[in-house]
Amino acid sequence: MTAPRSDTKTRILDAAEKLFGEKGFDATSLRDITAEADVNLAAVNYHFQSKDSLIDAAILRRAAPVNTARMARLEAAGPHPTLEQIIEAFIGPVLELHEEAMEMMMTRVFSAPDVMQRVFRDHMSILVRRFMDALAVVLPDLPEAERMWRLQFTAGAMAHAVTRGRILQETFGLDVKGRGLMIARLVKFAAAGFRAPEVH
Amino acid sequence: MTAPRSDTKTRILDAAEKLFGEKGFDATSLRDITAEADVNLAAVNYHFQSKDSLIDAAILRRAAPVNTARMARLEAAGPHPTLEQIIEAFIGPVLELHEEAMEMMMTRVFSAPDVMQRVFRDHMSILVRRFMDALAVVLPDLPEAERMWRLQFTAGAMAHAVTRGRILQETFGLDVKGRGLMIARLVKFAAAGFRAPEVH
DNA sequence: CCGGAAATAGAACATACGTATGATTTAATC
DNA sequence: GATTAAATCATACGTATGTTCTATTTCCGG
Repeated sequence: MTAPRSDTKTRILDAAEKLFGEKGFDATSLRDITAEADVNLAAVNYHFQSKDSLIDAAILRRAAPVNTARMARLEAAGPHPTLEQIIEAFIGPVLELHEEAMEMMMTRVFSAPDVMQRVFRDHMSILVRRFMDALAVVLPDLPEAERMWRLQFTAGAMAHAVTRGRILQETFGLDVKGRGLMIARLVKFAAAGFRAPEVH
Repeated sequence: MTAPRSDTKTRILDAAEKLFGEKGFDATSLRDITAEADVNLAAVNYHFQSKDSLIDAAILRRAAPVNTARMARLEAAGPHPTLEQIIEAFIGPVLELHEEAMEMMMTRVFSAPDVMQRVFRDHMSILVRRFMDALAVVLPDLPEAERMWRLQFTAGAMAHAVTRGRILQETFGLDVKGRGLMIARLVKFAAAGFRAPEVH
């Protein structure tokens, strides 16, 4: 039943996640991964069927927990969350949990249109709907279209900070390590954007 | 054999742009490009030095006009542009020029970290500095770090709307065709975000 | 019309990759 | 302790890639 040295699978996933985050998917070879994990090359095709399946497995391991954490944080804010609390619940878990893993996952999803559409349909759609409802309570006068666009603007700003954080730091000297401060800045920025008068 | 063509360089660029947008940089081989362009394989390494240089050239051909248009629009706003005018100059040309080509090119650039780093270092740095200076005039009390973050948030929201517009439309029913309205919405959202009190 | 430079052609090279194979070792069950 | 299936290992295969090399062809000023 129990496999001998069954942590091989986990070690491969950990190494893959690390290297995918550092170098990207195409630039990371299975030999890089097996060397990092101190595991035989064939182990990847044994435990996972192919490199693509390994990538999907690496994504899947981090995808669900983050979205459940966003939901949970929104619930934890009580029955009448403020605009700032809603935004923080939306972006906080993404920026806090597994920085490198999140970066690689989002980059991968965003660069594969078909995968992204499936992820949006299966996981993001209900999440967005839940947050849209919460926003409607605190912003009753904002039309739905405007509300959706501003939520997407917020998501875009967040994704930019996450997936391009390293380059922003190197190019513009931004401090991406102070995660809490970055979240506070994004929350403040987005909250002001949400409260702007609607466009006619 | 075949008649000589002086437009070989342009044909390679056209084919490269098409295939890069469809399949990505890594997944597009030089043989794919030369087949699409109906050109000899060695022509790529003759006219361009390497595949990386070809990628840079393909990007530069589209990026440069857009960036000059952004600069020009900022200048056209006069010596004392408003915050809204600055933001509009920053995002307008990106959303207006070459919609399909821009969408695919930005998507690929953003999903290829090494390529993106080159682009940022070579072309975005001065643009950002110029807009940062303009922003400093209309927002004299905003610390530089905060100003830079908010500019990046704006860039992220814009990139999200451009590169994921199709999926946002299909998933959430957003109207991405009304380009002018979208720009107006983003300008209003970002302007309010810029004017938010600073984070302590 | 000619001669040298620029451009194109075909072919080969070296290499890195994902995957498959067959032998060997490990760990649990009897 | 033998059996057995899962897991690990070393190795090789086939392929695709970017690049380079050396002819050959085209272009254009004289």
